[in-house]
Amino acid sequence: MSAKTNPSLKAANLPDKTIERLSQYRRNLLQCLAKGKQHIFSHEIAQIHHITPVQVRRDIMLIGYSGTLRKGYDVKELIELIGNILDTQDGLNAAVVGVGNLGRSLIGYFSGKRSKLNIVAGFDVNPEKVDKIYAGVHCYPIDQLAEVVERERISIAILTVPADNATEATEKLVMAGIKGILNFSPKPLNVPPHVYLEEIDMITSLEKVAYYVKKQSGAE
Amino acid sequence: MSAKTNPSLKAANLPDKTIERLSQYRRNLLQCLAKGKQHIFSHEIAQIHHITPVQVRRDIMLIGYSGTLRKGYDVKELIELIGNILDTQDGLNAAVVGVGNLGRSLIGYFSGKRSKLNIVAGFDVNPEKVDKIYAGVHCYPIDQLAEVVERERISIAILTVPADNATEATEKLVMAGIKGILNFSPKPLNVPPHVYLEEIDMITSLEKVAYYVKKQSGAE
DNA sequence: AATTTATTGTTATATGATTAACATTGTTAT
DNA sequence: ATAACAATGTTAATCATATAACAATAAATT
Ligand SMILES: NC(=O)c1ccc[n+]([C@@H]2O[C@H](COP(=O)([O-])OP(=O)(O)OC[C@H]3O[C@@H](n4cnc5c(N)ncnc54)[C@H](O)[C@@H]3O)[C@@H](O)[C@H]2O)c1
Ligand SMILES: NC(=O)c1ccc[n+]([C@@H]2O[C@H](COP(=O)([O-])OP(=O)(O)OC[C@H]3O[C@@H](n4cnc5c(N)ncnc54)[C@H](O)[C@@H]3O)[C@@H](O)[C@H]2O)c1
Repeated sequence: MSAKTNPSLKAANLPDKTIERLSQYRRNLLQCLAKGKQHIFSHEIAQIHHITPVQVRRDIMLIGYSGTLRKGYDVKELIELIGNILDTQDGLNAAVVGVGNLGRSLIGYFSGKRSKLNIVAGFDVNPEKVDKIYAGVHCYPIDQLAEVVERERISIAILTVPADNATEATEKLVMAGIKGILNFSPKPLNVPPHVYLEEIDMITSLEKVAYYVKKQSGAE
Repeated sequence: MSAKTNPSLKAANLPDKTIERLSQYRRNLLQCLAKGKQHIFSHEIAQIHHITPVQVRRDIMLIGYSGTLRKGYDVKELIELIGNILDTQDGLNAAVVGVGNLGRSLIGYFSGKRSKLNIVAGFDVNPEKVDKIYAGVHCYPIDQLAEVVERERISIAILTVPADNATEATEKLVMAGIKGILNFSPKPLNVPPHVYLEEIDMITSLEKVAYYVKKQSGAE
């Protein structure tokens, strides 16, 4: 067994932040590869992401990969190994729940772009949206959630319903067997431990910017 | 000087995570108030956000507020105090840079909804978008950035241009005197230390969900 | 009045993440 | 050959955050 490509035991429990960075490294490594760059140093990766080279080497160490001294890391191999960690063999299917302004924007952005993560359905309560196609994605009535989730093997929900409907929608998602939720609504959600929940809270992010702007301007 | 409402020295350096939670507490406290609830216990706040009561009390301690024993915190006072920390007296103005699908969605969502944080302009390079109004917000040509930023006292930019244009757009924003950037593009940006940068990386968030779903399903 | 209880406020500890220090080792230069 | 160098890989220290422990106390109960 080659030490070079064996995440095995260690990779079993990677730090959360390392996972985030791996996703980001990969995006930029793909660009490097497209430009014909075959090897890359830790300090180059670090520069792209505005972090320290040590951080990069540590992350790479944790996934059980080794670079070559004086030559750096093999871009292609590294991309592949990150893929082994982040992706499943056959890819996962996702659905957008709440095909409103944000939901449609997300469908347009993600649909058909990635081989290992595909948006295969939308769901909405609004009859005007139901059974229409958005960027190639069929919008189903929410009543058919369980049925379509099973048929289309959907494991991830992107939740973009109004805050007031988020709790109710989440319950349905859990019941339907969804395994992970990316929540865009500004409502704290409660899910059982076997469902992974990730939140994107744009309001808080914006208020945070405002706070630091205020702070920096030394005011009040 | 009342100890009850004096963040003074301590509040000068609140932990980043506390800032995030304060923003979230406030949102839900406002709802409580709307429902007529005048006092609230730390464990109630905790329950809403799925965190521990200790965490809540610690955050509240850090901002220099005190509750009443056996009665909890005064909802209105707490909201006000959080406002003192997060908001500026006169509010801050923001602009959406890149009035595409996501940018328009954000304009529609935020514009006119908040008194202390207002989207007052959009900017784009596309002549078809320039000088149109989106949800009451005027879209200016990007060439007028510096001028409009000064005139409208814009200190925050919400960056929603394509990844390939993000670096260039950021330089313009910094030049124009923007103080904080909320970046939605999946491109690592470089800003001088006096500009605060907050990133929302939806791709990474989604890949993270996929990773944990994969992990939980015990696969591969 | 004394005791119990429910709650806050604070200090101390543990956990997690980053950064620093340093040990290792091919490669290049002398 | 030997020394210097430029990189990686790992262990140790620091820093940030969350949790646990507990001290304080007003209110309720006896
Ligand atoms: N639009 C933004 O840019 C933005 C920014 C920050 C946060 N958000 C949050 O994202 C969410 C969506 O925002 P939006 O602007 O797209 O709202 P929207 O009103 O445009 O869309 C919401 C959609 O959800 C559907 N819906 C309602 N209840 C449902 C249910 N139970 N099941 C399925 N579908 C249901 C509605 O019919 C509608 O199509 C909200 O929670 C909002 O707070 C949006
Ligand atoms: N749409 C989504 O849901 C989504 C999801 C994840 C990430 N993102 C990111 O958000 C950004 C915007 O996505 P989108 O789908 O809205 O793209 P879009 O193409 O719909 O909009 C981009 C807008 O930016 C304008 N633009 C280009 N260069 C500019 C410049 N230099 N200055 C000002 N304006 C400029 C374009 O004219 C266009 O109107 C992208 O970086 C994308 O990667 C979007």
